[in-house]
Amino acid sequence: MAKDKKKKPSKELPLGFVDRQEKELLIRDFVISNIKEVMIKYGFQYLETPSFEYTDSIGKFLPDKDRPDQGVFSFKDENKWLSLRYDLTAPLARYVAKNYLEIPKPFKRYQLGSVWRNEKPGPGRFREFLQFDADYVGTKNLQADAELCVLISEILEKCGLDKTDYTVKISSRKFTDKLFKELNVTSQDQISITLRALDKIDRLGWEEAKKLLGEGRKDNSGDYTKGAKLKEEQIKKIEDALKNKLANSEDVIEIIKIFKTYNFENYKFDPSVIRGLEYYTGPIFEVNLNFEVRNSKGKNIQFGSIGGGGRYDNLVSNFGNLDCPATGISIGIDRLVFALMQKKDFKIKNKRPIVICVFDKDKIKEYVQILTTLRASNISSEIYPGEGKLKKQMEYANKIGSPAVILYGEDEIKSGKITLRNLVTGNENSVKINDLTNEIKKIF
RNA sequence: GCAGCAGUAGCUCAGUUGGUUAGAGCACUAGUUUGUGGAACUAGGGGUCGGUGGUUCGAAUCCACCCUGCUGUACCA
Repeated sequence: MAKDKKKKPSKELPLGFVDRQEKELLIRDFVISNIKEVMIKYGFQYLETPSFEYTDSIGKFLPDKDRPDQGVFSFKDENKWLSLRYDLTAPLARYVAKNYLEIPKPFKRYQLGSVWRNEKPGPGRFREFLQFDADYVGTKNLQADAELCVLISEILEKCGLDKTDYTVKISSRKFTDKLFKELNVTSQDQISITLRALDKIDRLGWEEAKKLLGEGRKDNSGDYTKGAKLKEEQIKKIEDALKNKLANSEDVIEIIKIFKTYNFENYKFDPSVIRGLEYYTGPIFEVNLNFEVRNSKGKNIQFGSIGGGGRYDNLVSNFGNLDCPATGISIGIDRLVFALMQKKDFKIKNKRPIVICVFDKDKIKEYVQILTTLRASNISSEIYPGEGKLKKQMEYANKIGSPAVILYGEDEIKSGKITLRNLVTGNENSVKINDLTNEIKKIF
């Protein structure tokens, strides 16, 4: 006897990973089909790169540690470290460097794929998520940057958002570089802390973020964050620069000019847009939603941006002596879907099958005949796949959301007619076999 | 990573001076209805009380550590 109680495997999922159900997947499919349509229209190539890359190829140079988990999932294969990609931009840079001579310049490609981040998940943020990424590689032309913003907004509107629902914010590294020069701030440490603080203005408000420019800030949980320790007058100048909202870096001015030619107006210059510190070199963009998003408990949450990007003129050259400027934008598809599900009441056409009830297993031939007829007319249908009484079959059909059930038992076979029960109204119709598909089409 | 709160059935939760065999609603299964779902009634199944260790005659309840979730915060290519 099995007296030694075996330890059962856990039915829980690893931290930050989720099962996704049909409703979400159908909306995701809808979003993806909109993306593909727009990308084809804008002339981008479709590309796919693998999930794993050599760790150093995607910008992680690992210290000699057993487990390189600085935000990425990694393992050692033979003697080389591999990592799951954490975005689609770094693999693109690797791809371009590898295929530099063959690809057209400029190179426009888009990609859809899962990325993985080994970090703390939050509302609508997981450790595995689907990302969309579009890039222009090999051009300094700022029309590329402008067009990325235009294209992203076309995608969002195709997905059902209004102009008031989202804003594309733009700024530039050049703007902050200039600012630091004026302020005479040269310490890399101070610059980093200041940039991070600016990035937080949206969330914390100016007054709180200001503390991070000075001594530091204690948050609600009691945690203390060290500040940039800037002088009063320096902070004042930053405040003025932010409040003026004057785009005085040439690249942003140029992009805004291009926006006008596209009649694109749903942008906002916002110097508090910072993005990652590592590789952006010029214009940066961020897409923000303007409506409230709730978590599973109905509470409003800080949702943050659903995507962003910018110019990274040095990334490709990391792989060699290639002078290859580039610019790109990404969207977190799952986060967009999470928000969309709350914003719009999607009428998803998930056609559930008509269920043909089984009265008598010996009559399977007749059932398959009906089934074949329905499927030939492209009507989603199935013979009840389980075993059990009619009641159980009805309960099944009800549960899966089937629009109707076909009853074909002894009585029907005798009279040569099929009973069609509409599960929404509860009405039953006796129909001739030849009329069945037409009757069913009326229900859909 | 740091901090606050939480974890009892598939789900939502009740259950304190620590005391027999741990409860409810919904869901599930079977029946009332041998060919009829979404209502009702009856019966039934289902829990290592997040985990491990400790205190105690006795722990869902007290203590320690850990895991997981939520919220904020830090980092985020």
